[in-house]
Amino acid sequence: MAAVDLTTHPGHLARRLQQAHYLLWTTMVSEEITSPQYGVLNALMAEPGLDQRTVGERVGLDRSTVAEVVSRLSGRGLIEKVRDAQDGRRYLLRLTDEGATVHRKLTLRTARMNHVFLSPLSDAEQAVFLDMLRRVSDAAEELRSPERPAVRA
Amino acid sequence: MAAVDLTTHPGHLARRLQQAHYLLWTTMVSEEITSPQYGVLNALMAEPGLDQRTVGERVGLDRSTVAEVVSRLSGRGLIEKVRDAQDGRRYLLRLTDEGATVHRKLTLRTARMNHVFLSPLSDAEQAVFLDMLRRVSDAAEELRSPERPAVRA
DNA sequence: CGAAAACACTCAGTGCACTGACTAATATCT
DNA sequence: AGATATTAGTCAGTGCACTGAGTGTTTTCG
Repeated sequence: MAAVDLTTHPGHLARRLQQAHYLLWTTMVSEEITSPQYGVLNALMAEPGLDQRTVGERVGLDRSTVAEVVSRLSGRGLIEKVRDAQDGRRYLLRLTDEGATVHRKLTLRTARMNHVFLSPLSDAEQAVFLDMLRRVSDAAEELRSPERPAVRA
Repeated sequence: MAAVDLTTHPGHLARRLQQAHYLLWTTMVSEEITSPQYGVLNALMAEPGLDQRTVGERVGLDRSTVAEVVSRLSGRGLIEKVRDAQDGRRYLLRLTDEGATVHRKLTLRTARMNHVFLSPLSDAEQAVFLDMLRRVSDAAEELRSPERPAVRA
């Protein structure tokens, strides 16, 4: 049995793509705030007062990872975390003023970074690329949670 | 400043793609051997006797990560690690018989998994998708190591 | 109402990934 | 040869990501 060419393996390429993105993020966006952390800030900018579970749903992080990311962000004073008076299981999260400021600044830099990241592709290709990324990820995700028959078609 | 739609951000999609792949890998390929570990086994199947640095180059892992992955694989008896007599800085790595057996078994399962993973795309789209993944990753990688002028064209 | 189920979150354990500092060995350059 | 560079690998520290077990709260149901 011979060895295989990893560059034909989507999983290997997915990992490399993420590493490539990490590299660009740390050089062009921020060394302190990571991309998942920005995702959480962004989710709370869109919908203040979300609980951790829902933030995870929005950003694509599992419960444990959300907890870690949230703890770092609240440790830096970028978000605040209060028990829900209505439902004592939940913590409600929202941005602090500083968190909102950081989000605004990073949003600009992120846009520039995305531009560079995708620059090897033409505009038409970029649209196709993002669409394919979504389709493949969504399909695999549905294997986990067999969502209602996915009537969407 | 409003919030942004993360599904238009390649970095966010890259992370989701990798998570999707991880999910499929653990369910369809192996729970013990991870995808990066398989990458190392595969590199050593192709080129027995590589040192850690070169393995990292082939698989896309930095020196520290290679060290960890190698230590797990040799702990499981799948690879062996000997000091290079010619160059005392290097460790030379090669598969054990069991390592070769595991590689063979996982190669079959990985092929099936890749098929499922890419199934949301048509055959033509799959080729385009892999090509785009390579182009974007390669371009970002070159920002790190400004390789000789990249004469390849 | 009270037991059982569901839910939100935490915690411990494993693994990948990067950086920066360090050790040891080889190569290079007077 | 001897000082200096470079190189291979290690180690400590940080952060994402998943699982499985455990705690406490709310909901559901008999």
